[in-house]
Amino acid sequence: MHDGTAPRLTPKGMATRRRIVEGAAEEIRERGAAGTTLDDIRARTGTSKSQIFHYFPGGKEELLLAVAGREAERVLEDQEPHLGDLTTWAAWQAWRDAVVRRYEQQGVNCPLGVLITELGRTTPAAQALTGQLISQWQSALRTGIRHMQDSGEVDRRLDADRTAAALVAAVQGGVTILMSTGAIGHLEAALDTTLTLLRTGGVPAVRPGT
Amino acid sequence: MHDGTAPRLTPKGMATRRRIVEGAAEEIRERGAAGTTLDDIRARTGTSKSQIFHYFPGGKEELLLAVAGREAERVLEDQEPHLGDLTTWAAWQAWRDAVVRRYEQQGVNCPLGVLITELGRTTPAAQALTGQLISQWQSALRTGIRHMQDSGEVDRRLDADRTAAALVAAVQGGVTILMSTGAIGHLEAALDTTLTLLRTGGVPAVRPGT
DNA sequence: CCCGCTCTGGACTTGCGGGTCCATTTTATG
DNA sequence: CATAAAATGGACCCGCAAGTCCAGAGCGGG
Repeated sequence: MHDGTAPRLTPKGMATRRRIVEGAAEEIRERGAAGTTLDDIRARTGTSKSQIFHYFPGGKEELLLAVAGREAERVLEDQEPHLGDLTTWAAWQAWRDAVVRRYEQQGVNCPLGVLITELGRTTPAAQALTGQLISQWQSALRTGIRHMQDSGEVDRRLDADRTAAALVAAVQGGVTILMSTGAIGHLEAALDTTLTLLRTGGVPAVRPGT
Repeated sequence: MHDGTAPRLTPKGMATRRRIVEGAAEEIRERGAAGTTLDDIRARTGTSKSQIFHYFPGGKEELLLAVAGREAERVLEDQEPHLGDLTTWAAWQAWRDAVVRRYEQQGVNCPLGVLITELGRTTPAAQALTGQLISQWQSALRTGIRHMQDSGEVDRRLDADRTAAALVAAVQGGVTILMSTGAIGHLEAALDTTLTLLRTGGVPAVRPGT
């Protein structure tokens, strides 16, 4: 999918490459993408400039993209115990708690948020990546909602996809606010509010006009 | 609040200062804060380097802060016809439409979003600023909700503040997603979902545990 | 009309950070 | 063990952009 020019890597090479991506990810989580320099990464990972360019010929941009991809995976992985099995209210609650707890812990350091906001707007490749992540996420939630509808726990008239979209946006918004002000309340409020709608099956999540 | 070292400005000086802030704001909306250089601003506003530092001795950071302040005002101003008078469902709908329309128009270029995400995390001053904006915004919405409760249009048991927080987060999340993927659907879904909750008065917007 | 202020222009300095290069060491393979 | 390819170290280059400086223009009040 992404190369052909790449020299094939030895085990050692793969390890180093991994180290670089991981280290870069940590650095970025702390300092932001813009505030992170190749030299910071080099120092943290105990590598040299040439290694970075050896494994990422495209330079910083390519590296950031790799990091973004890794972080996108993590976002879904971290919720995975729950995300794949949203079939009961308890499961939904557990998922909600997991999300809140996770961001509560890491506070300001939202890995994906950083990439999404600082890098996502600029390059089309990164944009595609975030687009895919959001779509996967939304899809998992939608599946969960449909499940609940099938088992009669959620009103059938509810637009599952749209509600899933609202949930994703709620999390994203809550996290953005958390990142910029440190308040976790908005994330909780947004999540709980949307979940409440799910429970009460507030009639139509359907747009009026447009 | 912000100076004392400042030499008092003549009318001409104030005009120039304004020009710089406006120009910088436009530039940042297009290119992002990180991607905007003082020289870009200088060129666009037809000023010279020394002028920028004359009016903003603190350099780029001080200028960005001024821009952020200006944009924060704009955000509220733009919604003001509606935000101050959320006393009927029609008004809420009008507000919702105004928000969606506005971001639909400007697409990727969310002035405040750019500042919030690129600058808000770094400097404490900017963080305070965004915090204040969010709090004002939330407060206006809360007032609106209380109004609706008083007139019996919204369930009294609803936590007005919490729901207002959810609304702010919904907008923020929708806009963030809009900025990083170009999709407006999430903003609409998040807004409509939360507003639907308001209408149906989905019982308790209250946290279960924690 | 003159003194001092603000205002302006733009050349210059400086540091930082991305990217290049090449010499050297290590690893894979026959 | 020989050789090629990959892995590594680190010095170096270069451009960009923030910030400095000073010389001069314009204006305002006494």
